[in-house]
Amino acid sequence: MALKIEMLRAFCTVAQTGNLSEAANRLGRTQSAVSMTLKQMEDHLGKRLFEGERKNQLSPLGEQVFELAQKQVRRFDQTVQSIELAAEAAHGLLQIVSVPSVAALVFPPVLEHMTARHPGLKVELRDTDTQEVLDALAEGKADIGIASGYHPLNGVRAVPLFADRFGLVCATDHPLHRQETAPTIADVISSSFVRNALCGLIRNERFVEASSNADVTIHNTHSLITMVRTGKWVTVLPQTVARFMPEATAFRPIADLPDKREVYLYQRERSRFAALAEECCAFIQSCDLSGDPG
Amino acid sequence: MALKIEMLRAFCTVAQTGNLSEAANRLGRTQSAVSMTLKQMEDHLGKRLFEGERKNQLSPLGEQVFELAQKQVRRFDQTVQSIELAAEAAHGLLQIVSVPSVAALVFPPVLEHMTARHPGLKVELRDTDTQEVLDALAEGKADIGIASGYHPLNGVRAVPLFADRFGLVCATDHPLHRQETAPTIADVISSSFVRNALCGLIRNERFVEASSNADVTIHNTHSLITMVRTGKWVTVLPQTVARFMPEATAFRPIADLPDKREVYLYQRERSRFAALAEECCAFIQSCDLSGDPG
DNA sequence: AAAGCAACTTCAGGAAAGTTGAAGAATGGC
DNA sequence: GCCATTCTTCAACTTTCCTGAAGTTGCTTT
Repeated sequence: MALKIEMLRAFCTVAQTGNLSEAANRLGRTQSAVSMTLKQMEDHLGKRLFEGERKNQLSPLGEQVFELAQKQVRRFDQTVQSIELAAEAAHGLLQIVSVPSVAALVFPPVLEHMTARHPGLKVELRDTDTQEVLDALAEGKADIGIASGYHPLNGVRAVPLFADRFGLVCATDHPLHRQETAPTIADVISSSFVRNALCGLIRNERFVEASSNADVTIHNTHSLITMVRTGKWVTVLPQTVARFMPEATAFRPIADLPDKREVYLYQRERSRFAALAEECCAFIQSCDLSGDPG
Repeated sequence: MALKIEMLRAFCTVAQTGNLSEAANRLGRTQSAVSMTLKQMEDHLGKRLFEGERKNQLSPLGEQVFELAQKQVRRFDQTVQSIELAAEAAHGLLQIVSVPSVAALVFPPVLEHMTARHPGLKVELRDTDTQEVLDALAEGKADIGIASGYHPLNGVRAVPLFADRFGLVCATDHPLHRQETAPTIADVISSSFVRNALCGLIRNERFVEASSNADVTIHNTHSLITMVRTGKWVTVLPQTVARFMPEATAFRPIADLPDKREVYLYQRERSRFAALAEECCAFIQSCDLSGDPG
């Protein structure tokens, strides 16, 4: 039998839980059903997906399949959700996807503005990384996207939204915040520097080189803030992101790092409720988002 | 009943063919099976997907669902193919995705080099647009990718491969080729200019503005070449792409358009046959790809 | 207007796939 | 060596899916 979504889903669940009964539980099936599904899958592929007698160790092939399957399952579920959402929304639907840092800034006013003006309008807001924002636009899962950098995409209009200077983020009592002269790249890197996902956007050669052997990289913003608040660690972020940092942290430009993060607003050209998307984009552009009007 | 892949597939086929019997035929089902599947889907969503009595006109919702569903089905089939390929490949598997223009340049030597050195190695080569190259890398469907521009991606290493100047492509007997002085942006745009997908990579403000109201855009390279060969139309392409143009066409730098297309080599950091990917990347980098060593 | 036609829907029965609980086999901790 | 845990296998059962035949619907022919 051919591979099916439910087969992939079962496999992923087992791979994650590491045992059949727990997986069966999560899937709402019996253990034996899951066992048989898995056997079908292995038979079909002609190779084992697990090593050893139990299901707690993936084979190399299993690892690879797991990665593929998991992405596929997630994507499928998301598509289903999108389709169902689209079907429910009779009076209009606006799907907006953004990188988290801008989402926090944009979603509240957008939501207020659009729902007030359009009773019955359904709005879906989602935040993920730039890559997925672009995916969502390309696949028709989003009408409007906000992401870092310029990425030409068929059928999607891109306009610059704002630019945002990178700078040091550290605790207010950190030496680099207290010192009089603006810190340099060397200063920052030689402190206990934590890389983060947004650092990847900096093309500045000296920074790239200096930060390439940073020991710690944190992707989750919340954890990042926690680290910085201890006063022991510092990081580099765009200024608007730093706006959402708590009291005891501060943002400071870095003397020899003039780089900015360029944030673009993406808009699908063909969408079911084009007028709504148009209105929403106009509103987003009318907001003053830049924390750094220079 | 919940939405299933086979349901989406049936819907897409009907949407494409515009009638049930032809769709049933392609799906290897009877007409009535397809009819029932479609009914299930409409019942589930609570809305009609087609308008009128026949299945040849999608409703607005249908249009939207079609777009989502088709992408999902394609993606699913591709994932299945990847999984099956991975299972078959016992002695190594190398999945390489590239934008078409570089694919033509890179695939032949890579294939020769790698298969000669590794008997039993399976190689998968695919060409698509930059967006899908990045998707494939992000989803684990490719070990190595070649795409235009720099796009930071988690777990994927990016190194510049070569840069490639944009220039005029026209028939050899076109006035812009014959004239002594190098053509300018204004010259090119005021000729019968055909935009193409790669033009989107040019950030030069004057070019962007000038080309924004071009009447014709062609995405397919073959059609593009045909147009240029007539001698009536001209286009703008990177030099290496122009290398594959037939005899009667020529490439010429544009005086006030110094822009280059930057091509990057992407490499997944974790993959089942990491050593192979490593070797392959090294080989690709050792090739002299730039047609323009300046 | 009756017959013909093409596209689609509905229906009942049967085939295929998926599910279950119980019984059996393998493994590892104690 | 025994027991608990985990997984596989089996036969019966349920659900889902598919088919072929009959029934609608609306348009075209004569």
